[in-house]
Amino acid sequence: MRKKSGILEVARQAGVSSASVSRALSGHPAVSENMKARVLAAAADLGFHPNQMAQGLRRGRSTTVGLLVGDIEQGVYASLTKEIQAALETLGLDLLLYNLGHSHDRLKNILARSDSLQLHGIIIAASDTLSNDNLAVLSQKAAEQHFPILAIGLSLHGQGIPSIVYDDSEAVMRSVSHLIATRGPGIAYLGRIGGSASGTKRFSGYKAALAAHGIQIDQRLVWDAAFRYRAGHDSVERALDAGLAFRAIQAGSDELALGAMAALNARGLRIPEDVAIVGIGNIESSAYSSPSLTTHGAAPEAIAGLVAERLQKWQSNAPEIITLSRPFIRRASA
Amino acid sequence: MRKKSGILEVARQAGVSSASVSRALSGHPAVSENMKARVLAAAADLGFHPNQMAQGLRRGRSTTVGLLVGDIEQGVYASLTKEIQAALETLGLDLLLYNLGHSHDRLKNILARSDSLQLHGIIIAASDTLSNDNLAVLSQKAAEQHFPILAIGLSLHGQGIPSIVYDDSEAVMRSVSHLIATRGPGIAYLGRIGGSASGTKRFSGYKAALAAHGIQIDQRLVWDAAFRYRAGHDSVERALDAGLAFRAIQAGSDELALGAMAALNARGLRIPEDVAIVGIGNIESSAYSSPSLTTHGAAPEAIAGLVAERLQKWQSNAPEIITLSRPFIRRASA
DNA sequence: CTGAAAGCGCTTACAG
DNA sequence: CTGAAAGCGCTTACAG
Repeated sequence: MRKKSGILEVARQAGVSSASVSRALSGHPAVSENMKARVLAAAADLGFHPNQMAQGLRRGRSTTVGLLVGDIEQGVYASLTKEIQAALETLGLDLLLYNLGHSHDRLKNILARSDSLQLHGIIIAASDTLSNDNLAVLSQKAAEQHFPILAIGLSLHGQGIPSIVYDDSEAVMRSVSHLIATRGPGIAYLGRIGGSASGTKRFSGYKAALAAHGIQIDQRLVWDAAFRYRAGHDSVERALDAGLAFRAIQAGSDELALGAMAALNARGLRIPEDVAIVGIGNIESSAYSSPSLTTHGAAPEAIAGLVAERLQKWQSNAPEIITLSRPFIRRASA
Repeated sequence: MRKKSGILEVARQAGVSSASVSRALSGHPAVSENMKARVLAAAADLGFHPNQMAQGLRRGRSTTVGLLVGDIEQGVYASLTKEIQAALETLGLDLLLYNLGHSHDRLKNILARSDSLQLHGIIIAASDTLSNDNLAVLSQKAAEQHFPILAIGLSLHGQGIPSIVYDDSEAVMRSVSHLIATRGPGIAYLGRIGGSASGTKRFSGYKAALAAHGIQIDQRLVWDAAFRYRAGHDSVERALDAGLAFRAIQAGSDELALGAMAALNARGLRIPEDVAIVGIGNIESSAYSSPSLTTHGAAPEAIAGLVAERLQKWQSNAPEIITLSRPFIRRASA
């Protein structure tokens, strides 16, 4: 039942100086085998864990990485968070989670506090377009090089921040082309367009596919809606109430697609016979809807791996932009 | 373009001592209005934010609260995390997230590190039964009173830890009684039983309902399965393959229920005509399945509020146990 | 009400 | 390879 085993206790027990304890424990090269063994034994014996506040103060850097996610209740962010936490854990880093929830002020506050928290790094995973304010702060922080900043899902390449994004435009272009090929024209787009970085890209894929097939865009079939279930559901109801005809829907997220499916089912429309539907994200439940949802996959584990690498050797981080390809996952809905 | 504005810079700019800056900024009572105004002005001018590492070291306590969740990919944990993060933010606290993922070792490691992190508090939200090892560590830490520990979803009352739980046993008893009343016997139970604190309670509600109606338990209708979609899906497939007859399913989570529904739909069974089904948790998607899922609600926001209160006045925390009642949400599936 | 000074627990030049 | 000493940026008794 020790009380406050600090580095001094370990030093005393091992009969060495606190400097040596520090070096032995932190893997400093110039430490004799004998010294290392004695220190390790003493540390283990006392159940010593270095005080991270003290380490952080001295080193000018904590071991916590701030992860700013757009919306933890969305499946893709939950999966990403899980994988990133696991990856950080293997690096001995802790995850400070902030849910942005589409609030620019929140992001601003967090960025302001990042200095005082002595963050080890910041990962920003969001789909919303950021405000100019925040973009300016981010690019300044990136230039200062105090700690690595990484973007996921949106490109902050213009701010000098390494970014990992999906080929959303190409992915949607592929699936919409598939829909056109199998259903003809009358393909609706459902999803946030303005204000969303990824939304803009996805919608551009839709436009490109229509253009490639010589189809004119019908604005009544473009439903700009937020990312969650209700938005998908309500958009479809509204379209149906308006008497609009459509043979397929490309949704900007699986949640939107699933919400849309609920509305279609409720109106007695058959999927995919009457209306085919494609999502994006491959959230866990998309494989268990009725019918199962055709969608574009994600790669949270791969992203977590890339993040971990860049967190380790960040001094040499080029402001690269890595584009991941989304696998097209064909299931029953389209 | 300041470079390293610390408390000394602020003191210089305000023409006072660093001690006064500290007091003025931390709301110490014995500070003159004049002093406070000058310090605040200087601090704002320099964009000063106190170094949390230094504060933490000096105060012996950080501003980060560790939240240990069972599985962030499950909707109920994602919602809880979101609400708790928001509540902590209003208290000026940050959220350190750890995903337990049903690993006892992980919990053990985190608890071991909690001292070195100088955590402001620990919130453990999980359904798994904890190992004796971990229970012992938890009760020791609770006794030490270095920081508040709170349990959500499982009772650690026996370890002297204030706990917030749902009345799962009563809730399931109510819904299963409803199922028996409307469908007769042949009600299956689907969900983790052994190894899960909440699972055990839920199953006990099932047993109680059957007993109250004089129905003998049919072990073939008790499907012990993990909490996610696949488990629910596969359990139903197995039961159907085995030729088992059942008129309704009480699932231990919405994910299980939704997975089960997928299997029933795939086999052409109608819900609720052939098989009625009830979940637990009221995850967002449960309102958008086809048919929509009857379930038991949760109260993440209320829980976050209770947590925030107890984090603030924890010195007076009695090792209470707060039981929240789950609202029965009737939708189309039962 | 305010300031000088000690100290929280580490790490890291600096000597040796 | 090892140790003595300074110092990271705050807070808090202690005097006044």
